[in-house]
Amino acid sequence: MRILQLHCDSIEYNPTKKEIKSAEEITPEPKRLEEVVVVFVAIENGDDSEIAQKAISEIKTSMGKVGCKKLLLYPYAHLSSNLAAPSTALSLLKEMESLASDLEVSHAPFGWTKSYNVKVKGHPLAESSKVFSKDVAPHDHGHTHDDEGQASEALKSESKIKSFWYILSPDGTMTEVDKFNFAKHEKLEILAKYEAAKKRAVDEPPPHVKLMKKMAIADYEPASDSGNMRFYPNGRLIKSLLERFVTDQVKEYGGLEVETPIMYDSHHPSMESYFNRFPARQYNINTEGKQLFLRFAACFGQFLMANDFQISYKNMPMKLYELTRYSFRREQSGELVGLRRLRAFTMPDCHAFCTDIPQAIEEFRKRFDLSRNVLKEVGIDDSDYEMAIRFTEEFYNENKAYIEELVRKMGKPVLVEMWKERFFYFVLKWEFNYVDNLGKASALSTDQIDVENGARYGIRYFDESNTPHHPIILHNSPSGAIERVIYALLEKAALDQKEGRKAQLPLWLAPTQVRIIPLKEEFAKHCEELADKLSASDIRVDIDDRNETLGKRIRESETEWIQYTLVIGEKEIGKANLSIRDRKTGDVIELSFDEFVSKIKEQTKDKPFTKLNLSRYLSKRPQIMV
RNA sequence: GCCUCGAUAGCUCAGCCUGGUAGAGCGAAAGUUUCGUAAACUUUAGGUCGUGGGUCCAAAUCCCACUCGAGGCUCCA
Repeated sequence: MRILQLHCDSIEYNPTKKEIKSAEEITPEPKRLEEVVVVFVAIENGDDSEIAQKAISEIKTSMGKVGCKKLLLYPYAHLSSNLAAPSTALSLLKEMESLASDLEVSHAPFGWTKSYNVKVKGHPLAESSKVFSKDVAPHDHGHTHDDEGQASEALKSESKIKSFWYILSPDGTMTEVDKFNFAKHEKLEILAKYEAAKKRAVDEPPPHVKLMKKMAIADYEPASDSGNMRFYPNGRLIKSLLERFVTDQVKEYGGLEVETPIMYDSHHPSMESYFNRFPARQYNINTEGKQLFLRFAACFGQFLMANDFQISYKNMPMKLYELTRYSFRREQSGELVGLRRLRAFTMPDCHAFCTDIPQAIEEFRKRFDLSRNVLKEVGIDDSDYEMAIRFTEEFYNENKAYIEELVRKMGKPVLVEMWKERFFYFVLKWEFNYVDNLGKASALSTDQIDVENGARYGIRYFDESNTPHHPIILHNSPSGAIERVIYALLEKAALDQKEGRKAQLPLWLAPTQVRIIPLKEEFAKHCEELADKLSASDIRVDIDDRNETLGKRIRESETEWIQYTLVIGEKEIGKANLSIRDRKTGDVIELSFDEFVSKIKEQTKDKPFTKLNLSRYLSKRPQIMV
């Protein structure tokens, strides 16, 4: 960081036009300040909070000497030829401004071309220039991000972190990744390469993107920011059923469902300290003098809430749960893909507040089972995902038996990442990674043991002797982002299609479970009565009353993945049994009404239900996607 | 965010290299047809060629910038 500091009688500046796209949103108007120290600042690559602090404290010292209490920070790119990214620069500039809030401080708009007029005082201390840089040279292990310019200490340390990769087998043997025989574990190999070697090679778009459009589930919304999707009626129905299912499961486990705000004050003390721990990749909103950010997880709300609870050791473990619609993360634009990686997503997030590590481990067990069960019931099997487990060396040495127990439960080898020292707030973390047919891995369920945030958020519980302690906090998402679950289901369906099987959603998630086709118009009434009866049993049924040939309507029922199709003609009118075309086999079977209903109920047992989310009559529906 | 590629009717795509009045299939509308388990027939409508600028007598076509998307890199609290 380079600064030029001038003690001035006055300065006038006038923003004329935006210089860069990411310029601050302001109403350009001329400003005049008197008796002020003007600091021209150029923020350079590698600058971070530490440097900002250092700079501002030097500025304050010299301002004390000249007895001036008014400070203007003036972004001035021309001082350096090695500038940081504008986003970094702006956030550091704002950080400096807030660090000087004991003075009368302001900053000239960032990213604007400005004209200015300055009158500098004539005393010896009035002018000075300084350069601030890190004392420590960056590590040279090949992962420094010097060309990016980072906003926080966290990202720097993250790049310094050194990982050791192993494969841990159910029998307890730990093998270095390079030496493991992946012959029977193809997907694990993909995950290991993906994570450890960071190797990927794909040259086609992900198949689920096509399906999400074709099945009228979801689509891009160009009028929003990238990674913010629109969900059509089918997508909303599927998503809402998944949301309800996960929520019901967590409640059964003992989670207390809450709802917390989606935006928070960046200057709240807990947030500030948390921010210093993580790269700034959030959406920011400035409003009426407040700097708000959109939440990127449910942690804040739940921790702030827990902070206000009176908690006894008898109440522990205490589980809070929220399904965030939405969480927001400003992922890099190049990383956004279909429903796999979004900037706005729906995330079940369950925190368990525990007294100590043994209790945390006990709870961790339950949540491991909960997560596996949720995925299984949702339609994602063990064979679809690979487990990764991450821990510090210290935690491993103290809890070896437990870690091996988890792997034994998983029943197949898992990828291990071990750190020499704890950098993140957690000491142990596992996640289930869905590996798609293009060889991309993405995390679904996850759980972590957090030993840091209890203190950060001032959460306390009282033990037997009425002494307060900070709890250990578990962070679990039993399913991962709901959008990502849909992605996984669609990728599975795409794989089925590719390998010649029929693609299908689980029946409880099917937008239409039963389709009725009247052979001629004269059977319309009969069809409607039948549809009424089925709906009364909580079955999503619709009627293809369009003037199309039977063959065509059957075909469309097929392409919409509808499992059961009932054709109603003369034969059916007179007879008690139904003729049911089962898409899985393509055969027509005969069942009584009750038999048919219980056949469906069997498959949708213990799953939530919601009503049809489109008009019952196909002739009344707009065409959303072809 | 960086590099590479792409954007033409509601959808899928041809036309672009080599500049000269915008094409197909599906879908939609109207009519005919009333059908037995994966695509009936006829007719009609439908396009600022992603947006903005440039070159040219003339731009969907060549050039530049931007937006959105895809792949890779980086990243994923």
